Amino acid sequence: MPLSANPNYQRIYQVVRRIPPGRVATYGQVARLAGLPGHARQVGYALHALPEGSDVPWQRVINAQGQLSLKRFDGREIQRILLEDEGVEFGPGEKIDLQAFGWRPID
DNA sequence: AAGGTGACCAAGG
DNA sequence: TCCTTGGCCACCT
Repeated sequence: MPLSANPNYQRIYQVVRRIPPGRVATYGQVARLAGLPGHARQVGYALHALPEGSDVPWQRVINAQGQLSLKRFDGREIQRILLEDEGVEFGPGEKIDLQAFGWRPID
């Protein structure tokens, strides 16, 4: 049984699928919306366990400081390209303005 | 099976 | 603004 089949992970994926293109959400925010408040780290695990080519827009999840949290440099590069292609802009310090690009699930 | 690790976070200095 | 600390807890040795 793949880790990505974990019920909690599935709930997390469902939330991430609702983030529209060109917007981003934080790990903590996704955890809250998935009914797992305070479990931001688990969101990171869930995305890490994602199989290649899934329909989950993992690139739209960033940390609460507005920065990319992937450890590997090449992973961050890929995420940055994907987000820029959607219109998300990076400011000084490789930071995304959450006021401008943060997802507000009021839609 | 006990201890380390990490795609986190909020608060302080 | 940048760095450290403590809390967090599932996952992996």
